[in-house]
Amino acid sequence: MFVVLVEDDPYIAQSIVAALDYLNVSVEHVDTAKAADYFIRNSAVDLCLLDLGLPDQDGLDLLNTWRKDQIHVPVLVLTARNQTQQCVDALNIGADDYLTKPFDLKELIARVHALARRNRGYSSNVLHMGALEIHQNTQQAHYQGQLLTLSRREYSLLEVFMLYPNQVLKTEQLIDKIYGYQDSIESNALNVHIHHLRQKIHPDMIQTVRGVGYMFKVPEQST
Amino acid sequence: MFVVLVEDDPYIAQSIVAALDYLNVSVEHVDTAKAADYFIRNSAVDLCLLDLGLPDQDGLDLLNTWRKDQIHVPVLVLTARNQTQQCVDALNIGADDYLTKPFDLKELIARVHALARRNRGYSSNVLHMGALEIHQNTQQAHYQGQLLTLSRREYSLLEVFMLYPNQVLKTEQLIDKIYGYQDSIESNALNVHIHHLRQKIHPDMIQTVRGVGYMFKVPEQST
DNA sequence: TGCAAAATTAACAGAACATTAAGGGCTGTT
DNA sequence: AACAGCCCTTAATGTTCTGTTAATTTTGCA
Repeated sequence: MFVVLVEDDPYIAQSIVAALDYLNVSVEHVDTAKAADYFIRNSAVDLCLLDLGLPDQDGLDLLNTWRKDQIHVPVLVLTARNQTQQCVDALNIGADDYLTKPFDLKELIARVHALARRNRGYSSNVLHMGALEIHQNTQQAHYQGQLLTLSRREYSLLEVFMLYPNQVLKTEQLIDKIYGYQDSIESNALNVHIHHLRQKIHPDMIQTVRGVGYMFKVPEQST
Repeated sequence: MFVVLVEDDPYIAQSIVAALDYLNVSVEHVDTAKAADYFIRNSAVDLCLLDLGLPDQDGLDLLNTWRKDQIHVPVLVLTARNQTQQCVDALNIGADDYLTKPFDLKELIARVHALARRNRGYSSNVLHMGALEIHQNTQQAHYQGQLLTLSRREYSLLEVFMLYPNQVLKTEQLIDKIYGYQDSIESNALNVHIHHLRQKIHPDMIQTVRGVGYMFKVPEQST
């Protein structure tokens, strides 16, 4: 998990970073709204811990901008005590939760976990392609509304194809995507999986490009 | 709506007050059983959020006294984690719902809404699903009219499934929901509970999604 | 036609899940 | 306080499903 901590008080920041390190969560600590904005827009951030009192911009403004730009990173707002109105505003703008300082680190950790899990679980990562549809978070695929029973490898293969449709994928590229860069296979396992996948979806969707690899092609008419 | 919040931890109290303010609910925050008792007996209270760990009296005693005195204010109990028995006791005494700390504010808000609605005469917290029916306030389940004898864990598992039917729930999500996101288990306890639950309801209702988790599925015809 | 690449098929090994049984803790009762 | 009973967890074992391999057949191209 990758967390961006936006906090200008170095002592508070340090203790939060330590707590998250302890959880083996990668943390990027920034102390300005500008830097925070950069990370949110350019990295795969799973969670943002946002202090509202920043030197260069109001945290609520920043959050507002993100939500307007359709950036739905889960945000946990950190506020000073007795700033109830701020909390309410934050929730209105689209924060997912908040904590008031000084807070218990255990509480923070619990909330971080909760938000991370929640987001991983429920965000709908659905890809469509003709009559095909895959749910990335649950690793399920539907063809013409019917649930396909795909094994793990078959699913990853289909996922790669759906991510790069209508283009030729080299054999080694496919292997890299499915097995990771370290594992390797000594056989024609890929061919076998291709074969199984073809049996489960329409066979013509996967075209073989002799000497190179495969291409995933979707019939024109549908969306 | 007028809510009495009985909570001695000032930080927790503050965030709840803020959350309820956000709903335009009037909140009276007290931190002792004595003060809570005063408000309940002398004001038109619509809902009581009751923390069980109070300095001057056990929350359960307090609740018990109210119910004996025919005071039927809806009570939502707030307990510390891992105090499941407390929750069960509270429900037995006559609490209407409970939440374990630390809880998600959105969840709190949802429950407050639900209780407010219920008190106005609308839906009780009974969930139906085909021939299955669970009563969230008594933690009882019926299948085809027959009362099922489910243990605590079996019930929670079934409740989670009924709250999220027809969708894949990952193993870790299930564990989170059943154990809270702090506890962890080192074994296949979840599998065992799944197995027991399957024996008590129709086995096909719980489908395993290999490598991911489980899905609760209800036969087509019913709703 | 011959060769290389891919498809097909079947078998084995290992992983994931199901099942079962035993031990310990908690609850309620006597 | 001791006992009994239930429930939860753990761990060992059984079963089913998957992934890889390799042997064999088919296809495409020179």
